[in-house]
Amino acid sequence: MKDYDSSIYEKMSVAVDLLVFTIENNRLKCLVVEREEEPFAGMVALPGVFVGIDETLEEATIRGIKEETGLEGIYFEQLYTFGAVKRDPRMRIISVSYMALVPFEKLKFKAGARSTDAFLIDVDELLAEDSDKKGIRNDFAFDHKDILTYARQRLKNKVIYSKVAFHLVPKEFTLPELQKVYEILLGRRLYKANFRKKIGPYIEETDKMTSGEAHRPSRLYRIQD
Amino acid sequence: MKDYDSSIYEKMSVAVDLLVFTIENNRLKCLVVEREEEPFAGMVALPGVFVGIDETLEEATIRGIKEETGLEGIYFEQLYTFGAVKRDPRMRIISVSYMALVPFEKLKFKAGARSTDAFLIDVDELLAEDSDKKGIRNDFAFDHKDILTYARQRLKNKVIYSKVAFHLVPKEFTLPELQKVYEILLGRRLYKANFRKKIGPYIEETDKMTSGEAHRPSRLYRIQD
DNA sequence: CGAATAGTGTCTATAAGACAGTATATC
DNA sequence: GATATACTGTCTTATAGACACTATTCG
Repeated sequence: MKDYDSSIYEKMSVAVDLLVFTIENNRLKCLVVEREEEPFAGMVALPGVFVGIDETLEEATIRGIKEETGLEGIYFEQLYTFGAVKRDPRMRIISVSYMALVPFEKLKFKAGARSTDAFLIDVDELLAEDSDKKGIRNDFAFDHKDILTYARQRLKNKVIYSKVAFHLVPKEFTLPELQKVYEILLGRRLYKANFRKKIGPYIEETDKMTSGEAHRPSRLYRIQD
Repeated sequence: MKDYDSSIYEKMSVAVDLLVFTIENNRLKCLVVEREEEPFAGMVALPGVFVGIDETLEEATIRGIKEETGLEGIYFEQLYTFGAVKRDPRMRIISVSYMALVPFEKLKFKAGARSTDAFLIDVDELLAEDSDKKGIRNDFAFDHKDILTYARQRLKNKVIYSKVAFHLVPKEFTLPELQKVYEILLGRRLYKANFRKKIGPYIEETDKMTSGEAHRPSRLYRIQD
């Protein structure tokens, strides 16, 4: 029991693993690193940090995001906690995963601001059934492919009933742009008239318009409140 | 970084805290214990176990449910991981919460099968704004009231789009009985005609009927597959 | 038969889905 | 004017909500 004989229970390391998602080039991308050390040297892994003894899970997440992207104040939420005994062959590590969403403009701006060689992978390409055969890089360290699969599903579910998609778009955005994000996360096309009806109550229009392209300009909107 | 200097990060205890829900007397109840030791001696707490170094989170959960209720094989799912630094004043403990659902008939049957003095509290009564003033027992140890609040909300959300409610009724159940569970979890009345339309595809009828009550008997159903 | 709850038919309101048309920029 | 994309109106279909009616047991 928790109260009486905690002494017989060995303590363990707790880490936060990060899934930093963005949309680049009309594709859902996730930030990963190539491992330099064993185990799984040379393989792809999610960035992660150990949780300090005087640090909350959220503080560790913020620190990890800062280290990895140079960014502060971006949206994140806890995903799931993975606790398989041998998920790290060296020692017992409990991994609390956090998913962060950032518009590509922000991420791009900070590229190179940090030391490690993080890069973006195409999530749906990689999770496709036949990604191995197509030569897509698919060599994940630890259980990180499972974590990515879980996160991808969560994103697909949440986009319908929440406003997560707004975190993948700049503060001011056009509706075709936002619709594209919804379509990418859902994996299917939407009708623009219906999309606008649905999204209408959550946005407010600005007086700005896009320009310079060889077609009708698009109005910029921002999130309501 | 996770890979290079893990040695500077102190390890910590990881516990699983359990929310065993059931419906008794047309009320949502949660299994709790009265703490015998400091800190928070005499206060109400969720049952919990430490996670062993060679034990997964799910194994610890199964063990905890067994210890606390005598039951095996009941439904549970991971809820959320709480990691505030001072949530336990003695030492750093990361708490992974799991929610279990069990029909009251099963729980009742095993009552007394275990050593501790666990009991059921009325969740909605306790979480009501004015529960203090009404003399409802409201003295939770640690952050366990937050965990309960979180679980209650999750249950309310999930009942709409999932089949969690089925885990709170026996294998064979009447539709009025199932509807009552939905109403309790949602906190509002439903129209029976509409409820039956919605639930219809997920159930199959048996040839059994209830009997002995001074009104029309009700057909027993079971979950499809 | 009265009381009590089980179960069904159907109308209405709202939201989702589909499609066709009009609008406005560049070249 | 040709092209390309932005934006709107409206019809259709599905689902949710509301209500009224019928059915069956016990005492």
